[in-house]
Amino acid sequence: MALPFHVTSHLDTALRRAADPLGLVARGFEPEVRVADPAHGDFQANGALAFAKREKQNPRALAQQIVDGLEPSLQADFEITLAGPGFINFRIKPAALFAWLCAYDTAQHLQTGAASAHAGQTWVVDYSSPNTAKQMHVGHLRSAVIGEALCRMLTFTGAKVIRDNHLGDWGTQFGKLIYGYKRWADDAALMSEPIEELERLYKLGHAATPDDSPELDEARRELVKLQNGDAANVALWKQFSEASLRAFDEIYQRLGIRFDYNLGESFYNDKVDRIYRELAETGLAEDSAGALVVFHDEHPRFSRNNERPNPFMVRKADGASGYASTDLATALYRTEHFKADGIVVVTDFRQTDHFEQLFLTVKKWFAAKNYRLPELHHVTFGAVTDEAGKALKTRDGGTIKLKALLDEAVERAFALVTEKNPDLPEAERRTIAQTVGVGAVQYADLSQNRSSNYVFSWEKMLSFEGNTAPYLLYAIARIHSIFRKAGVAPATAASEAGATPPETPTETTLGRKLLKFPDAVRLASDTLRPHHLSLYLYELAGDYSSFNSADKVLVDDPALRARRLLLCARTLLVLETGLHLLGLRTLERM
RNA sequence: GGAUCUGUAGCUCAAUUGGAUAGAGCACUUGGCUUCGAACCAAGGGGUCGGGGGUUCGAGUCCCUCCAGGUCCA
Repeated sequence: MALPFHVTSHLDTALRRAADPLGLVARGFEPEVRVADPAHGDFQANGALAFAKREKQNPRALAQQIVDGLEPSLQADFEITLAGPGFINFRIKPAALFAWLCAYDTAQHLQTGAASAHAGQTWVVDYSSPNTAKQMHVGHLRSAVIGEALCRMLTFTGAKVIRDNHLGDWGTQFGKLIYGYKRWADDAALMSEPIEELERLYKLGHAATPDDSPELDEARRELVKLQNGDAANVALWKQFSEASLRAFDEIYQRLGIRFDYNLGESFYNDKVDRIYRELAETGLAEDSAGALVVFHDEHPRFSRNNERPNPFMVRKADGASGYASTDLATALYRTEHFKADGIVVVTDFRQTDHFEQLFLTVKKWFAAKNYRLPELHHVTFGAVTDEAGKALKTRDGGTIKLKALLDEAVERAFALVTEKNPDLPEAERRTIAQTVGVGAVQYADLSQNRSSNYVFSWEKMLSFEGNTAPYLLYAIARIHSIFRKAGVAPATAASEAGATPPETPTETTLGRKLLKFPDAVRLASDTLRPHHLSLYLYELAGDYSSFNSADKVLVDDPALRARRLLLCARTLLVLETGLHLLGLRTLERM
């Protein structure tokens, strides 16, 4: 009988059961089971230390008492030892590890094991969200890549995920754009390179409408016409949005992203009146010099008593709606229409204050109206800067376009695959280059803690050595190569007759690493930080590479061969599943 | 000015959220392909975790205070 998929949960339950008769659970004992340094064991429980400290007991003696109360079956599966001031270490025994490796043998079984975390829940993930009529640049990469990884991890852990691209498709910039369009539009360019042309027209429109000029008044009139539903301007605006979406989709396809909805700011344009009404009616919002604002007095930063008040501005004094009102309407729509249990918004850290105020307001408003409140998460990430810590610019002053970055990555990958494997047909080398190049760019983002600022360098984004996508893809390609040579499909190695528990040091290290996949997924999805999964996969690929060098798989001894093929099959399964969770594609040959 | 985030090896980053001897990659030095793919593996040097103080069995992580930088709000 194999251990459960989540071994840490299993140990947690067992430790609680042992601690309960001692009266510890009633007094707040938490086992605190974690993945351990392999030198100490596979898992460790630290809970006795914190508890003994609170209760002024001897931690080591307490840990011993708990261990004495553990069920005998646990002793059969693990070597259990005490260490230091009261750590309880668990080292899995070979037979138990083998049974676990045999049991979780397909992507479906892995997902079933992982799906308890968000089972039955609906999550709306708001990510990418570029402004229409502008090209995406490298700054837009993080939201798209991190958001997609989160979507896949949430799906894997049981949630129904709704991908919503909250486009910046409404605002004052359209006045200047229409102004420029009506004077200088180049229809041919609009057909062939629509976003580049729209950017050109916006720049011309902006330059031609300086402050306090009659030209600016004209641009404002264009905006008002659009907002009032003028047929010609609305048609133009639609044309701009559709052209933008088509261009975005090219990028999204390369990144493996497909949105379920593109509900941009314009979609909520007619939904803000209800927000004004309900916030006023519940007494949350108040009039302040003609504007409608919400204070949060319990937070010094957002209190009316702040020296410089910083209220949540729901409606400006001139009557215009801003991000606050559309974002409130968005939260309501996602709750009512999508029945969201969780909402995740992925943006850079500069919007922290805005979302803190937004969520505070939503919580009070929903409570007052008795609306069900979903979990609200603002997933932030650091800025993309150059080596000097400044916002990223290329030499000519423009930002690096996302399209150009991906093209460059693919080009370099093509050169490399051509150098390494000149005999592969060109078409296949092109396909490989797409996967390797784009994967390297995605992985460069996903392998780093999203909170840190992102120092952009071509060298780093396009590095193919070390903790990079190509390293992981290479491990996968080598495993596929072994199965090709063995003449069996990886899936059939699941039931490879005659396989036995891992024996050599490299086999054992690899097998024990595989056991921690559930913890890596859980940690990454609980914290909404994909880099925890990236790091795990990198370490797993490293353990595989060591095993691959030390232990030959295709040997004559059938038992040895079966044992190692089983490890290859499981490593392949976890690496492919894990990389797909991060949003990367994988290869059988590279 | 207020708020907020960041500071770890020469460089780029980790550290399971208070746990055991702070780990990787790049770069550098050395060794390994007649053996399943060397885009690899094995080994080595490199650290006052920005400075100082505090909390405790235990601090890169928490609290205070300086220093440097990013960002937001006027």
